[in-house]
Amino acid sequence: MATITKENYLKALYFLHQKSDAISLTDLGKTMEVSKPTVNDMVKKLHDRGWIKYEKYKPLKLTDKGRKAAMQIVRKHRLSEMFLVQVMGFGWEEVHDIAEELEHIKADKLFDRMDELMGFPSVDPHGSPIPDKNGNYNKPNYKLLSQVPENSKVVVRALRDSSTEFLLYLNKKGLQLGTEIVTHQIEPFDKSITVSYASYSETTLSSSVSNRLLVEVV
Amino acid sequence: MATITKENYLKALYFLHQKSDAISLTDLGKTMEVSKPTVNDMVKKLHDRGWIKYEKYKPLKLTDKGRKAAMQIVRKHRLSEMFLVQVMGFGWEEVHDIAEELEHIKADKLFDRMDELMGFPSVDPHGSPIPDKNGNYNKPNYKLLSQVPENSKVVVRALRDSSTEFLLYLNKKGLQLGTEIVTHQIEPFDKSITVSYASYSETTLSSSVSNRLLVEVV
DNA sequence: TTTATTTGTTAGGCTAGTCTAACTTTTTAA
DNA sequence: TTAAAAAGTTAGACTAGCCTAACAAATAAA
Ligand SMILES: [Mn+2]
Ligand SMILES: [Mn+2]
Ligand SMILES: [Mn+2]
Ligand SMILES: [Mn+2]
Repeated sequence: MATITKENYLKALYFLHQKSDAISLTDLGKTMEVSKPTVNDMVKKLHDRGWIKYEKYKPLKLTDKGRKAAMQIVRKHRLSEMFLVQVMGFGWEEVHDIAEELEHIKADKLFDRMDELMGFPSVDPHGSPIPDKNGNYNKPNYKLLSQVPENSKVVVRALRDSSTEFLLYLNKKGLQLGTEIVTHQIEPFDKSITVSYASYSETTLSSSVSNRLLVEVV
Repeated sequence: MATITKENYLKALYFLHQKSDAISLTDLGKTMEVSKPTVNDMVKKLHDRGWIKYEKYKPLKLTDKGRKAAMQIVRKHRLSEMFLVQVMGFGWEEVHDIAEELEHIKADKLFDRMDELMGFPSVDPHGSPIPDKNGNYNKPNYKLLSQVPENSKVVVRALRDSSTEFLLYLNKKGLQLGTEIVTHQIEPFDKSITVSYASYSETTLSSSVSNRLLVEVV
């Protein structure tokens, strides 16, 4: 397929597409932490290979082919994370960095075997969907905990941020995927929310936290 | 540590050292499948980093530091192979190529966890020793099946060749690590050997095969 | 609707890793 | 012990991926 560098550009483009349909060179440069001339050069190469649509001074778009290529890397990343947690016993806060390396392994049979061994999981340890071999996945429409009304019962289904810092915070608070939460009051001043769940009969989560938790209303 | 390319040069140097104490630039070039100027350049870089002893027109030698670095890669390779077989259910003929990729993963905790999960195995699926974190391992002195006298009882302990072709041959013949073999006659003409073991009460192995099987006399 | 700011491009240069062609040393065989 | 062969080196060039400095185009502000 591509070099590790090009795979990382594709992945970055895929994630930038979640925010907007058209991507600026500058944004891609910021994400990849490289200069504008560097990204400009690279963009021409990605275009030559048919992964992106590119015209001088126009915004970038992944082609279908590019999106599919990106999804394969995301698939490998998420399968790896799930495998590291489920089979190898790592904590959900430890796996991202290892998966950043594993996602570039070419041997497809490694990932197919992981998949099979785990019984074809549909989400990774952080609740993000695992694309299938054709790059398809179903995007369930969860709500942010911050958008749920008072006195609702919800279940934590996914995270909008999988940084180690946030995951360690969740560990400390005893919050996991599947945790059932009941919302009480929302403080109008700072939008903090009082909730109860298994570990806590009454505790407050800041809006910064409730904005990162994706929940299903039950 | 090093780039993937440099890691592969170090590994090649380590394996060439098993044959001779001093390595020629030409041999290293052949192993790495690169031209002499390429290897000449690289050798200077490896020397600058203290991994090899190098003087113009003199043969190459790994330094202690270089040998240790090489052993870490071998360790990662063999742990990976063993993990792929024992935990993931791959056949011993499938794992080498995957391990060639996995050995370059930087995340040490991945390999430490594999090691732990398997109970600190001392050999890989082909009977090659797995170095510990300091690069040490014990080199048992097995005999080649071709060197064992007639009417001996031996156990297959390791392979001198782990190529897919040879492994597939062994699969077909029902030969594995641990197989107990009794030797009968050695044909003087071509040094082929008649043996019996679990799958066969009487079968002949060519010298090409008996030269690749490392056995322990019991 | 000019001017200022942001965004994108070009030119030129650097390292890592590779090559071929040509040359020099060392080794081997006459 | 000299000539041929092999091994090693140098010079110059190429791609991938990165950079800074300088400039051009597009967009936003005045
Ligand atoms: Mn991740
Ligand atoms: Mn994840
Ligand atoms: Mn191997
Ligand atoms: Mn092996």
